[in-house]
Amino acid sequence: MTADPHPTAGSASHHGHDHAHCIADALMRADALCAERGARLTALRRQVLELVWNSHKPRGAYAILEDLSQREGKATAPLTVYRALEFLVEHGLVHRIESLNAYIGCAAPGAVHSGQFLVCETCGNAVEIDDPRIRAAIGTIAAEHGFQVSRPTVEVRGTCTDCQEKTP
Amino acid sequence: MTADPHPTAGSASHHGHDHAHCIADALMRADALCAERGARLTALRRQVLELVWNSHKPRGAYAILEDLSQREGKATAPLTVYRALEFLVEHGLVHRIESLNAYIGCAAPGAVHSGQFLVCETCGNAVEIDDPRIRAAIGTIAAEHGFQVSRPTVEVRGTCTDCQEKTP
DNA sequence: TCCGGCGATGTAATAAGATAACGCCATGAC
DNA sequence: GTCATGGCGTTATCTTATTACATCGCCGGA
Ligand SMILES: [Zn+2]
Ligand SMILES: [Zn+2]
Ligand SMILES: [Zn+2]
Ligand SMILES: [Zn+2]
Repeated sequence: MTADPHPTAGSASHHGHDHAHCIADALMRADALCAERGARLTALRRQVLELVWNSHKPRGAYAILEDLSQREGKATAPLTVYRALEFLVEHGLVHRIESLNAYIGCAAPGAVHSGQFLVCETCGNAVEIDDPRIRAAIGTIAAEHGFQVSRPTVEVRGTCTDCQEKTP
Repeated sequence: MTADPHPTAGSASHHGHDHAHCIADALMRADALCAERGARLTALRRQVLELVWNSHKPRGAYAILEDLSQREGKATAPLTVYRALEFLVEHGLVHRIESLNAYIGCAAPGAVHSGQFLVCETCGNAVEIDDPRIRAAIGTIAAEHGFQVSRPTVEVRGTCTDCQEKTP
């Protein structure tokens, strides 16, 4: 299961896909998931999730904060956003990209996966993948070291197809 | 080549290995490497490298800064440390652990490798590995996506052998 | 030798990211 | 109604990282 919902690998909004659909879909899945788990996807958290999904690029907490403040028409405190993000990450609706200090919507919430990303250094898009080979390799080597894995992080920086074509 | 120089996997200073040797060795290799490349391993940079190697735990830039200030007997600016770290990272003498905002000495400088780590959430030790299967898996999936890799990041959080034994 | 260039370092200020401490209020169980 | 819980607001503070500008020292060319 490669979790990329976009047929054109590495693509994003500039490819003119129906991103409104991406957002609506993400929100719907979140509603369903939280209902199923008895988790409270409050208005605020839902709002933050929607803002995270504003693009397929990882977004910083303070960028989200700005959006939120603007949308609410009043200044919001950083903590508000961080708390919402914490909830969303805990429930697997959002991933944190460690190497960017940024957050991105999960492409396959609910499914068991470990969060692996191809992050383009040029356009900023990040594609979530979930390659069983990588997972397996990490599991194997961890076992060899007697290491008990709790959270694997794979973030591959580089250049996506589109950006390679633009700068050959 | 699993780059762990310590026979007891995941070990560190508390195992009583000769850490002075680790440091001396790291500095020697750094000298050699920089000489070979015509890079200037200045006194300051060498000092910072030594401080990074103070343990096998990743260390924050400001922790290193404190050590440096103390050793120099005068306050040092953050930028001083960040510049030195930038140099060391560029030359592969030090790795940055993204998920910790911290820095750790490279176990195999000079050799081509991608920096993969097993990071214990309990004791803070980080063991550098360089598993060809992980590298290969990342290479394969990147190719499948037409993605050109520049810097793969693999940071596996979890619990090391020692810490598992202590808390069964 | 003197000069100009360049890379390394010093200094100060500030940006960006994240958390701590405290309290109020809505919800729901009893 | 009462109480406990969890979510949210407010304020202050902390950690991490960078920007802007000045200075120093080394080295090659005039
Ligand atoms: Zn989309
Ligand atoms: Zn995901
Ligand atoms: Zn290394
Ligand atoms: Zn440990």
